[in-house]
Amino acid sequence: MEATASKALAGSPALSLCPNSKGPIECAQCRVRALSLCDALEPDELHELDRLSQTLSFAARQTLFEQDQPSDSVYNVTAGAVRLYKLLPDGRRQVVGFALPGDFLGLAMSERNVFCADAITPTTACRFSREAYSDYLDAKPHLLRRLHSMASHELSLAQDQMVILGRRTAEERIAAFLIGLRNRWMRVNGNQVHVLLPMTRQDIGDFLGLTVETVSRIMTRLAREKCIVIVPDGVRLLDVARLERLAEV
Amino acid sequence: MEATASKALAGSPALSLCPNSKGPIECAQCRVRALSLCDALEPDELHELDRLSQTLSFAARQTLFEQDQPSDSVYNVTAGAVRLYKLLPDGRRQVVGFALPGDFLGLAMSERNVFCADAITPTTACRFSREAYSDYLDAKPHLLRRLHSMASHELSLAQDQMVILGRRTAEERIAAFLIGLRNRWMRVNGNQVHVLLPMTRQDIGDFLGLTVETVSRIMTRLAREKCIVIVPDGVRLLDVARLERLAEV
DNA sequence: ACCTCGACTTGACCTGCGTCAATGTGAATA
DNA sequence: TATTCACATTGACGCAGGTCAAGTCGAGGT
Repeated sequence: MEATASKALAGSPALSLCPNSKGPIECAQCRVRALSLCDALEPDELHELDRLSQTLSFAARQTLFEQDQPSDSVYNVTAGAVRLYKLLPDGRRQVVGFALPGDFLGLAMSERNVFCADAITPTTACRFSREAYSDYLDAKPHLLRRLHSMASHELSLAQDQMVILGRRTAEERIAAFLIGLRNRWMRVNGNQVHVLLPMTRQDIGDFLGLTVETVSRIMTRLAREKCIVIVPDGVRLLDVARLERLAEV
Repeated sequence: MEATASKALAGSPALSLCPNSKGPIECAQCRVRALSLCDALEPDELHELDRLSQTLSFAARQTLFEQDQPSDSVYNVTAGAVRLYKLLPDGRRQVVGFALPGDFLGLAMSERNVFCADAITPTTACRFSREAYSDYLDAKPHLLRRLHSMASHELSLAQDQMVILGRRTAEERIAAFLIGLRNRWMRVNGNQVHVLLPMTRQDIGDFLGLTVETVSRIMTRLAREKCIVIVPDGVRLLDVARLERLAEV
């Protein structure tokens, strides 16, 4: 992992503000981060946490961390997209999630990473040393509470994914994926029918327990049926209602 | 939910001791509970937590709680077995886990239950009101930390299950299930090749994303190949090495 | 302009597991 | 002892989605 590292400077704090922000919680990314952890913090606490962090840049396909390696950091993704996956000895891969701007990595606080993480597109992230972060948490019980509620939410999402993988058809999986991704981008960019897909079809397949070919076929079919339009960097949703019916809990 | 309820009495504390125990942490169940939460507690804290709890008994197939209902309790299973599952509108079911003696339910601390829970065999559990439990946690940051680490562990297990559901064959799923269950019973009863299966084949199928028929066929085949022996209440493992190879991470 | 390479699509074929249906089995009840 | 009912097993058959193979397309690189 050879990412560009730069200590965050006062005036461009890693958590409270983003580099192109004109004030507190102004840009889309910060709005998301505010949703996840920062709204549990006072301004001076943000400043303090900030001093623990450094901003890193990763090129596409560059590794943030690998499975089973000792885990010494916590990351907050601020731009780009990251895929999180587990590998079987024979090469089969299961993507367990995608991290988008605002998402945290390493919430588990376990000794070793339980999955690999690498950048899909050029990505920037704030890194905190686990030790400093952990010490800081010890002093702030309300943060720990927030952290726990975030982990619980992740657990709930993982269980939803178990339903998708165990009990849904290929078409339902794709629909659920598109709707879920739309909802996540909405928190970043507001309501929109234009869903960006930074990940490859292979990534989507490995997330949904399908092959590339099946993902491609189903998406082509949905497009043929005027349900979506496939565009270079993603998908435009035409018939959201139909997709939601397919993805129905 | 009409379970037999009885306020826990001093002398038969819900968490630190089990009814048939002759001293602290003596019986198997307590050993497990000690592993999960209680080892983070001082004796007087245990006693205090105890006053917040009541012991409940559930008959087989009785409901502990239902999906989407407001969640007002936390449970600690002390005997029996509980299945946790989500339902799709059309009746398809995904079992997201089984709770055995020592396991906690409701760690998520979310407003509403995200899955259903009902007893497979006659079950006893300690119930804590969420409010009292939550207040108690506020006063004990180290407990919150423990809780968070338990939730993280659950998340990790859920991700392992995602790999099983997304990328493994029926035979590998069954092998992983049997090995996983053996490891859990080992923490209760010590090393053993006799794996109890309190749940039905249907439950196993709904957990592994398979049909009853497939579960039955694969288990019959494993038995024919001298890998396991099917006994009335479970399975005896003959060729653990082979199962572990099949279940390999 | 040409080449390369990785991502994507599409078609033909195959198979693991689901579906449907029949039967066995043991525990509970009368 | 007979009856029932939930659970389990087994066989025959079909299909959703996997596998294999052959393109197409576009972004870099030279």
